[in-house]
Amino acid sequence: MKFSKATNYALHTMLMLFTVSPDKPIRVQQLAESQDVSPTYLSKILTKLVKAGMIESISGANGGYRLSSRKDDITFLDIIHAIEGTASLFECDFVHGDECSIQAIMKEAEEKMHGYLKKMKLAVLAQQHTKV
Amino acid sequence: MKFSKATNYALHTMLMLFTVSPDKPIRVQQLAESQDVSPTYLSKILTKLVKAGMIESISGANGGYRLSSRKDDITFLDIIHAIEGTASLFECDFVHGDECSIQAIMKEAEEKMHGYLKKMKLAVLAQQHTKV
DNA sequence: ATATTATAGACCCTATAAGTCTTTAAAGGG
DNA sequence: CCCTTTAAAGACTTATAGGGTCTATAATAT
Repeated sequence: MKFSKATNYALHTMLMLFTVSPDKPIRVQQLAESQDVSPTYLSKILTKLVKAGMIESISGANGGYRLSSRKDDITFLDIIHAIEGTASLFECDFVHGDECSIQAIMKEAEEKMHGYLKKMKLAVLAQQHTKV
Repeated sequence: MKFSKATNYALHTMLMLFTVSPDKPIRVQQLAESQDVSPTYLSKILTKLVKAGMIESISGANGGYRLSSRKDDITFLDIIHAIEGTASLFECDFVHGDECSIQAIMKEAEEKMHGYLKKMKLAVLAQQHTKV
């Protein structure tokens, strides 16, 4: 199992929006070029972030994508969930009597990861980036 | 991204070996039946656990699989790594100047999960099972 | 010797990731 | 009002990995 490439594109794009220009919209063309990915494919990914309310899109000339007003709250987990979905990483389909104790442990393990990713805000990372 | 079904089979099989019979070998046939999976497929999975030194296999009549001598040390992470491999869940292929800060965070997140899975021993879970 | 067990490896099928292409909708500037 | 520029939507294709079968081989007990 692996995080998808789409998640990597999404994270990098978000960081780019923060560092390059938090307010003025940036065209997908430009965002795509710096990651060496096709604009149409990246736009598909970014549409998910729009639907999740993390960025806004502006059509037409001088349009593009820009961070939404709640930008400072956006966490790594938010982005990952927007792209990968929110289903558990581990699902036991077997029919045991009670809840599967293995699944309980796996769920808890996933929670440890989530707990960390929930604390990691893009805004903070972006700040460290521009500072250096 | 998801943990594979194979990982679920592996974890359940290990737990079964602990609870049913830690010493006497059990045929893959029996292990497979209780999980409703084909014996040939399960054997492929179990061979990975053999190679990882977690269980032993005995060919021939009255053969099967049984726990290895280091059984009490086996953790969830050991089993997961044996089945899924040990590659990172997140790999950033881009060529930034220095190490990718996004990847650094993702790696750390994975570490949180690993840290927990490393503490979880099958033997302990099995004990709780038989106790109840 | 024979029956019983695991191992190996070739093979297949399916679902999902990854990506392309084309059309449509929205917005701005003249 | 027209034209250009931008994103959105959706159909489609391709690549990869998961999940699984099948058959032949090796090991072992009786």
